[in-house]
Amino acid sequence: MTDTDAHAQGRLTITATHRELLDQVLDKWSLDVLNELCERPQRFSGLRRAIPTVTQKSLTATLRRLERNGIVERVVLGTRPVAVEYRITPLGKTLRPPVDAILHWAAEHLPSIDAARDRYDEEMDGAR
Amino acid sequence: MTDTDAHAQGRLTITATHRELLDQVLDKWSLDVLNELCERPQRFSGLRRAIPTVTQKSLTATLRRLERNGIVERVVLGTRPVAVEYRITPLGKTLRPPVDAILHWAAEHLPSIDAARDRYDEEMDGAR
DNA sequence: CGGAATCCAGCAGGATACTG
DNA sequence: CAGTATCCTGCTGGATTCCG
Repeated sequence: MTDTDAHAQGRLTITATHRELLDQVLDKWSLDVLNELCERPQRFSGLRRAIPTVTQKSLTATLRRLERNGIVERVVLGTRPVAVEYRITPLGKTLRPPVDAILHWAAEHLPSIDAARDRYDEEMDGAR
Repeated sequence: MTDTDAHAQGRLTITATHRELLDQVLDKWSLDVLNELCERPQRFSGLRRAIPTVTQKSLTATLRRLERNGIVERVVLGTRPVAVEYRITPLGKTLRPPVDAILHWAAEHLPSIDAARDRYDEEMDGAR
């Protein structure tokens, strides 16, 4: 049972490993960080400014996770006034097309989904 | 071709609405449910059997969420021995290609990521 | 500047029991 | 069969404080 067999059947296999990976890469702040670093390397404080709603703790955790997975790279630039730069890695860049596809889907179908939500909420409202 | 094609592609904007939507659609169990229902319509108990690790509560919540977003459809078949069937909607089907892209990415780059993790963990171990 | 450490509230999600 | 209703707990993630 190879991966290609699964594809030939039209069947996706979602292992625990897959899910764990996606959880790490697609979590709340990873997309924003990825988004920023794809544009240009940035420092910690720069990322905080670019993503104002993230806390320092969450940003740190996100960067560590992405670094551990080889998605971003941490580069220490100076030692006196400590400067650290974060960069996207080649592996990180490969993540862009699929993520773009998802974001594009979200943007494209948002109206339909909003409509579906309104329908659903109204139904439930009338039923109660 | 060029290394600055990211700039040429323009900027992704990730709004809170986008994130909320992705959280609802890409959460822990949604992918598995979507996966099952893309193959064939199924009943509640069938889904539980197909996804053994999901609890009844989480499965219910997942189905409700997907139903509210117009991704799946809930069809009551009988009333005596109550039978309910869940089906993927046309809107739900549009979700497949981007999700496939992500899963494909995960499968393809899992080795590189595992290697990156090993490297990272070993570095941190040595630093201690 | 670039974090680490701590405390704490909220809630997602599991286990269990009951129902139409 | 297809859920609802509670109870309970671990983990996430915010706020705050401190450090090289």
